[in-house]
Amino acid sequence: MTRQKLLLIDGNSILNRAYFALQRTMTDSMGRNVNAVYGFTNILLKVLADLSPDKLIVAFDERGHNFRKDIYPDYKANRHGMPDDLAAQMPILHELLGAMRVQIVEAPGVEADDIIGTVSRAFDGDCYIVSGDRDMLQLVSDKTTVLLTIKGVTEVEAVDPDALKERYQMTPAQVIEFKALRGDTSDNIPGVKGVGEKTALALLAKYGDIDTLFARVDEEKGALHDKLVEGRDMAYVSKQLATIVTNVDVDYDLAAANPPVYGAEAKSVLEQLQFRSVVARLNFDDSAPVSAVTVETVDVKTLAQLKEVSAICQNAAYFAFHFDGKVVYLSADDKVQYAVAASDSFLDELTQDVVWQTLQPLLQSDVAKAVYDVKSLRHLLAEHGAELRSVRYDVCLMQYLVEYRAYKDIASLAAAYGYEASGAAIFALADKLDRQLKQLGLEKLYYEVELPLSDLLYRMETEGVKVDAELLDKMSAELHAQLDSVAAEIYDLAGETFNVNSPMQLQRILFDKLGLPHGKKNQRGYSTGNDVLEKLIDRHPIVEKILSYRQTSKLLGTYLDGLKPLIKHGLVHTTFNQTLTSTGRLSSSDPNLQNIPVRTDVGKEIRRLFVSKHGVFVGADYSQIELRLLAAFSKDENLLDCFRKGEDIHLRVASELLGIPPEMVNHDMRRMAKAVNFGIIYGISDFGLSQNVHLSVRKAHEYIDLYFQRFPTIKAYLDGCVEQAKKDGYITTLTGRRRQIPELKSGNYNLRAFGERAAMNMPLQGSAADIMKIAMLKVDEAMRKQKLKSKIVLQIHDELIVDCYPEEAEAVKRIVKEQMENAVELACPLTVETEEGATLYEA
DNA sequence: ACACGCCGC
DNA sequence: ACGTAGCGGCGTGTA
Repeated sequence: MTRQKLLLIDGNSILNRAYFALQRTMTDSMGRNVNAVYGFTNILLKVLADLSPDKLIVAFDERGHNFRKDIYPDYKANRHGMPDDLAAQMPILHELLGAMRVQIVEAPGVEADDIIGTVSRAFDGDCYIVSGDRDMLQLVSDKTTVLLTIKGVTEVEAVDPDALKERYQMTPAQVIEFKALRGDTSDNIPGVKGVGEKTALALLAKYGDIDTLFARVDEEKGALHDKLVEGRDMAYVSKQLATIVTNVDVDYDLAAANPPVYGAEAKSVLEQLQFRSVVARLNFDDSAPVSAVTVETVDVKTLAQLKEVSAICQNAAYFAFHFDGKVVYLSADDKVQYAVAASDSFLDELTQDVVWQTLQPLLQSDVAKAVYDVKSLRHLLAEHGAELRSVRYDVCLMQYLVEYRAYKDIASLAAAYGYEASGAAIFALADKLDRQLKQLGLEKLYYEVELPLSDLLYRMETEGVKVDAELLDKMSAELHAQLDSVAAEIYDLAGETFNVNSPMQLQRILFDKLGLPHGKKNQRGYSTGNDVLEKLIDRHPIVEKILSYRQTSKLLGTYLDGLKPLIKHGLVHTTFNQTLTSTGRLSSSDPNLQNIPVRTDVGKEIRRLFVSKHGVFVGADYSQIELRLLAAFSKDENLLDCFRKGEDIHLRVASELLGIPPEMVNHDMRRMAKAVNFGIIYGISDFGLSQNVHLSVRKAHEYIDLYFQRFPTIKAYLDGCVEQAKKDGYITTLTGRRRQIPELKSGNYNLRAFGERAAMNMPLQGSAADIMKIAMLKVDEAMRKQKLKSKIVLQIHDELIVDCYPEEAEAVKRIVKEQMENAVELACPLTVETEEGATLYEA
């Protein structure tokens, strides 16, 4: 039988080497620096490929009572500790190794050297030790080779007894003797004062070891003799410090210490770390065990069991709760999940009623709960007459703040962290994500904004918005008739019938059959978009009809017939997605109540469908919030002055750009300035501006140059955003909310340019979203404190809609204005305008 | 599943 | 030289 090969990695040493070797920041999908983990991974893979070991163990130092400190209190006293940036990568490396099922060995107060010494001596076979620490050379033997890292990250030098003799003129035992004499500045091992490398080697060559040396110390003369006599005690202390202990008491399981498993979880973590080259060169086996933690699922079948489980949860610091509509999962640790399947049959002991009645006290208790997507869960529970209180960890919300990555459900999120069982996964994730929130400084945002907001959004969704179904039917009938007649006219003008809704067919009619000049191309031919058609309006009467058809068809399809199936008991209950956008905004769906038409007169009529439940809507919107944030962040005195005086910002910018007094600015000039202002918010480009205001790219470019010339502080601010994002890999908002912008590192010009625009836009759009969220909570709190029965029902990014009892309308207006305007402390004042009316049309 | 077109901020 | 304004949802056609 061939001898087994064991690979031992000095974890701290290699991570440390990797950190200093790769002095560039590498950010993962969460914005964490992972350069050292990357370097470590590369060394590990290289050595694994070279050696194909049968066994693998990674050893780490762990803080705790350390015997070397007892012998010599100054041991390692000169170490400044790891840079924070490196220390933060330690848990990340642990996570990765865990995902690869690599055995990690560590014990309090024990250094990695001693673990490696112990394991290597106990192992019956060939041992390979990877370290950057030359102390390790004392472990070299005919069965143990030390692989020392040299300069690069993936280069190692194999040292066996022959190499040691040849290159260092030492036996393994003499490595310790050498240190006893020479000391080691990095570990603060003193050695003999005044004896350096040369002298130490010469003495060892002559005497072999320090016992012999000191026995015959009188053979040395002069200063060296005195130094040796003087330093004798220190030499023995140093020897003890430098000696790797080969019999420490640590737990390890050689049988389970196998080479990495490249399964789904390893892949997921490597992807999360954005180690693309590593992912590319490994062959992942998706059938490899998915679960890092063996989770036992215990089926709860009797009432007595259910009560027992309930008691366990009741007495836990927190517990995880999950319900998929059929089965309830409870976990009070990450090893066991209890599954309660309520039966529909009254013959069974655990019927729906019994389960929910038994669980209700637990769910409503003060015990902290961990769940996935609390808002959806509460809607689902409401269907079963159950309520949930004291949710502390919503791992869906937490993950949204921590990581720039979307998991569509709990199963994929759990799998990414190595769990198959949802209940136990939620339990474990709560703890992991809580620590990550702390690390990233996002605790306040989670506990004070997002978590309480999820409760408010739940109530808004439940409250719903009333729809005038009768009016809806009437408008639908009218528009259907109108659509039919426009269609008839279009067919007449085209000389044939076709599907006007099909851009492909429309293309054929307009550009082939009627020979109209085509504009820009898209992937399927020539665009038939609004901007193209508008330019053709005078060329053929069909164009106007098509625009009219499109408008009617849109209103009909999306806002009338599309809305109808979503009406329940005269109400529509939108869903606010709190974990979707890259900037921190909410989104609304089923139906989307954040894009009800308002810009055209015809479209605006749709707003008459949405009527107040309680009597009157109060609408409140921030005026120019993003431009005000731009003023506040850039500290541009010109903009700040304008907003402080309550003047028209577009007029001011127009006057400034053109160098004329405000009263000379005409409508077109103001419109131009307004477009430039918007462009600034979006991360301006000359092309974008030119498209928007129908100017040449050259002219647009001139305007942008002029703007930055007149507002140099804004230019400096925007450049600063991009620079920061390039440096850190992410950019933040007022509350510290992060957005990763990996595109900034792309070699592709377009992607990079996109990243730059995103870096400029995020602080403005994202901070506006933050402020609105804070304001919503304050408005809600104030209304509840005053015992008002009016309810916030909609948020449309910079606007709030409250469904009011008429007698409360004035109080509500005061509250929304006050709370929205003072939601945060800012260098620039925020102003809010309010409106009211019985339907969304007026409000 | 994707592209297009279009509604909102 | 390149393709280009930020963030969404939804209906439709097409593959």
